[in-house]
Amino acid sequence: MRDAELSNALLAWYDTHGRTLPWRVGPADRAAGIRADPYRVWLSEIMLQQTTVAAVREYFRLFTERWPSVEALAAAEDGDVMAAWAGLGYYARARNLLKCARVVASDLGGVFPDTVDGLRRLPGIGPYTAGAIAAIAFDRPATVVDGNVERVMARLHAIKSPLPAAKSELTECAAALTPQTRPGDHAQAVMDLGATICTPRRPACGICPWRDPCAARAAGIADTLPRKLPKAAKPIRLGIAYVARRADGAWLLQRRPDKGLLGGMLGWPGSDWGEAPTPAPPLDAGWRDAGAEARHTFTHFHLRLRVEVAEVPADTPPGEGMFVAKESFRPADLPTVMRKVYDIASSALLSD
DNA sequence: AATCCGTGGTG
DNA sequence: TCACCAAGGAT
Repeated sequence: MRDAELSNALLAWYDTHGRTLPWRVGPADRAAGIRADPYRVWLSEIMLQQTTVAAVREYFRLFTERWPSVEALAAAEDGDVMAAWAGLGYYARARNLLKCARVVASDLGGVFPDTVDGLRRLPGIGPYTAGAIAAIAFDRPATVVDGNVERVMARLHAIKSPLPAAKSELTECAAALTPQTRPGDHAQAVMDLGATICTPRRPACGICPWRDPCAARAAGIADTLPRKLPKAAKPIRLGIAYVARRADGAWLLQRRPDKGLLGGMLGWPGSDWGEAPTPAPPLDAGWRDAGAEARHTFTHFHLRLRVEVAEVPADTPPGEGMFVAKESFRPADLPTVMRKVYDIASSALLSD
């Protein structure tokens, strides 16, 4: 089957079976020539980096409700955006989201670039996201390669060499398939195929629009592709978190530095995280063990945090941190590991 | 080029 | 319980 036929078959499938998503334009509007809002496409694509649709849905709804335009987002307070992003992970995305919004609002008149090269220059926008926005929002014939596309291409052509080395070959396959007509729908169609039919485990080959031309299906190896190099084992790191509650109910928190793990997010003061962490209480107090440890797994290590708690007088100075008033403190504003620490600490403090 | 950076679901 | 995985980018 020629590339053009493959693309046509996929588009026909997409017109019937493509997913309805909050940041997408539906088939009826699409037929009427209505295009997606570049701001919403950009926002969704940033949120979807290494993140599932299910996890993104509610965040996308909250963000677009609170900040309906790139100008509104650009005018937001850093802390508000970081708090709104809390729980979604990869917090550099949120920092770059704000940077990008401010560049677009201030330097580009609130208008997103409509080319891959223009988009690629913006913070937080790499090869995938630039192609996705160019294709989806502006119908540019960009080649879009994400994890779904890699998997679909590896199976369609039965490419057995493992990722990440196979990336360039998979990109060439995807480029050859990209049509000049409806490239935005094509890009979304390949990703939908990967998300709903050509899934990592137990692909539904029987109902796939590409079941006949698929080389991996013919060879009976679809569910073994793409091959990937084994990943390094995750080491275990230890640490201590300190949760101080002032007599008036305020909590002692710190803003983490912009660089590195959980950069820019709120967190509890604590020790370093390693094999033998050095205790580092943020202030003198009657610290006591909360009786449970917070366990959390990051991308490249497991963490076990011992939790220590203290009740401190109303006139306690905040030291390196800041006391956040009871009324303005929301556990949901914290990254997940810090929220786990809060859950343990609060039950220990309240059970006295 | 290899490493760093989150999280929640899944089998 | 645990390894693997999901719409990557920055350095």
